[in-house]
Amino acid sequence: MAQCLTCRAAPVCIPARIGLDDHLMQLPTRRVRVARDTHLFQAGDAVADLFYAVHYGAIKYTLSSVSGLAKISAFLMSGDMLGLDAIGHQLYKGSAVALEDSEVCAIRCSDLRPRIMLFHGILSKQIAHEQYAAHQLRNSGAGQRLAVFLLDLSWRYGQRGYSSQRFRLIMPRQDIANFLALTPECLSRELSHFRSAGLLEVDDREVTLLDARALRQLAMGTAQTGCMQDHDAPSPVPGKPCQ
Amino acid sequence: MAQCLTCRAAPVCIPARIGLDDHLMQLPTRRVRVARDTHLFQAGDAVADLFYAVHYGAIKYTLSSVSGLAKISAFLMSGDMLGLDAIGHQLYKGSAVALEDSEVCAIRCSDLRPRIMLFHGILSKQIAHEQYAAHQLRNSGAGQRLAVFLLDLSWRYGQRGYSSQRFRLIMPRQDIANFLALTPECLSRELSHFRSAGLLEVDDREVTLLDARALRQLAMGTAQTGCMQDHDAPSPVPGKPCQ
DNA sequence: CGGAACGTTGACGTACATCAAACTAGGTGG
DNA sequence: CCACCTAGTTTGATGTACGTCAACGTTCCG
Repeated sequence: MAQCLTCRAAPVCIPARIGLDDHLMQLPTRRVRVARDTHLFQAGDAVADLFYAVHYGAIKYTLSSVSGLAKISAFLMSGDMLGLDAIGHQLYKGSAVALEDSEVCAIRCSDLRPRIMLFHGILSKQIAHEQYAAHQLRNSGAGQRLAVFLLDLSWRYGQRGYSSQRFRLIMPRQDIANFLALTPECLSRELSHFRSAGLLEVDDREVTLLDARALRQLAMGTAQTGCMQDHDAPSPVPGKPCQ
Repeated sequence: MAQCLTCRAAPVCIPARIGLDDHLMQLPTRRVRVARDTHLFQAGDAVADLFYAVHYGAIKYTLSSVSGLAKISAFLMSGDMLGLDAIGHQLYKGSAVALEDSEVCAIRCSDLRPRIMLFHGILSKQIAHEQYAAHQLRNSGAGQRLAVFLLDLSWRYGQRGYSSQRFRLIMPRQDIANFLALTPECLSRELSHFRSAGLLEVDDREVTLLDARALRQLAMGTAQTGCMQDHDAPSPVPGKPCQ
C-alpha cells in the first residue's frame, strides 16, 4: 500500500535500490512492530519468499554456533534489509532482536518480480557485502576494526540525514565488542586510546568524531599509530559500505 | 548446449541445485579454459548478468584491500559457483586464479529465468554461506579453523566421489595460511601438532585423516585438546557447508 | 541503603606473529 | 654426476596484541 512514497527511509531503502515507480507505489508491505529486546524472528523459524526492511528503530542480527553461543553479525537501521539469507533455506539461520522499539516492513519477493533483475542485484550485492565484511574483520587488529565500525556508523547516519560527526550508539559496549570479535575490556581500552589520541570523544553512548581523517587512515591500515600491519593484508576503508 | 547431462560435476552443480529438466538440458553454457596460474577474471573487470561454475580443476578467489594485498576468500572446485557477488555491481570485486589447469562454464543469469525462484535460492544460500564462513573464521583459534578447513575439504571430496579420508591439497601451504588468516609458520606448526596427536598424516600435499571424530570435536570447539574456548562463541561443525 | 548492569582500568597469561635459520625438493648449468 | 640456485616448508626463539581475571567506579532501580 503505497507506503514507500511517504516513508522517510525510502532514500536508503528498497525504492532507492530498485527505483521508485508505479509498481513500487503499490508494493504491498506489511508493517510489523518489534518492541525493544524482543525477537522479530529466531534461528530455526520457517520463512517463505519473504524478507524485511527496517522502517525505523534498530535491529541486531545474531548467528549462533552449535554450542549455542551467539555472535552479532550485523546491526540494521532504517532502510537496511534483513532475512535475505533465509529465503534460500526457507528458514532463518540467525535471530533478529530489536535494540530499541522498532518497526519493519515485510516484503514478499514475488512482489518484486517485475523488477526481478534488480532484485538479483540486491541479493548479489549482499553477497559482496558479506564477503567484504568478512575480509574486513579478518585482516585487521582491534583498533582498525573499531575505526572501520565507527566510520561505517558515521557514514550510515550521514546517509540518513543525521550528523555523521556526532551520534548516539544504539547498542551497549558488549554488543559492539561481540560484533567486532573483541572483549568488552579490549574495546574499552581502544576507545580510551582513541580518546587520548584526540580522535574522538565518548560520553557513555554519545560519540563525537574529532579527526575523521586519522580514523580513516587507521581503518585503511595505513596509519602510523601503533597499529598492527598485517604481513599480508590491511583492510579497505568504508565510505561506501554496500549494505 | 545440453552439456550438463553428460557433465561429471552435475551432481554437485547447477543441475543439482535447480533440478535437471528439459530446460536445463538446453542451458547454453560457454566453456572457458583457464591455465594454471592465470586469471579467469580480475578485480575491476566488467561483467553483466553472468557467473561461472567450475567444470573441472580448481580456482582460488581473492579479495584485495586498498593497500593492494590480497586475501583468499574461497577455494572453488568442480561444481562450485563463482562470481555471484559481481552481478549486482556489474564488476568483479576480486580476482579468480586457477590453481591448476581448469575449465569453467559461463552461465547467463537470464537463461535461468524459467527457474527464477530457485536462482533466488542459490543467491540467498550464498549469502548465508558467506555469513557462516565469516562467523566461522572469527570465532575460533588456529587449530579449530584448520580442522574446519580440512573437514570441509574432506566433505567436498567425498561429495564428488573421491575419498574423503585421503586427498591431495590442491593449494600450497601459503594459500591455506592466507585463507585461514594465519602465517605459514603457524599453519605448519598446527599441522605438526595434529600429526603428533595422531589426527592425521601429511606427506607434502597428501593428507590422510586418521581421526575424523576428534577433528570434528576440534572443529566444533568442544575438544579437550589445548584449544581456545572463546568466551562468547566457538564455531559450528561443517559436514554440510552450504556453498 | 543495597544490589545488579554496565563501563573502565590494571596485572598477567597465552595464542599467534615475527624473525631467523635449517631442511627439503625441483630446476639449471657445469 | 655434482655444485648451485630458488621456492616452499619446517622448526626454534622471542615479541606483542589481545584474552582473562580481578578490582573499582557509575548509573539505575528497588
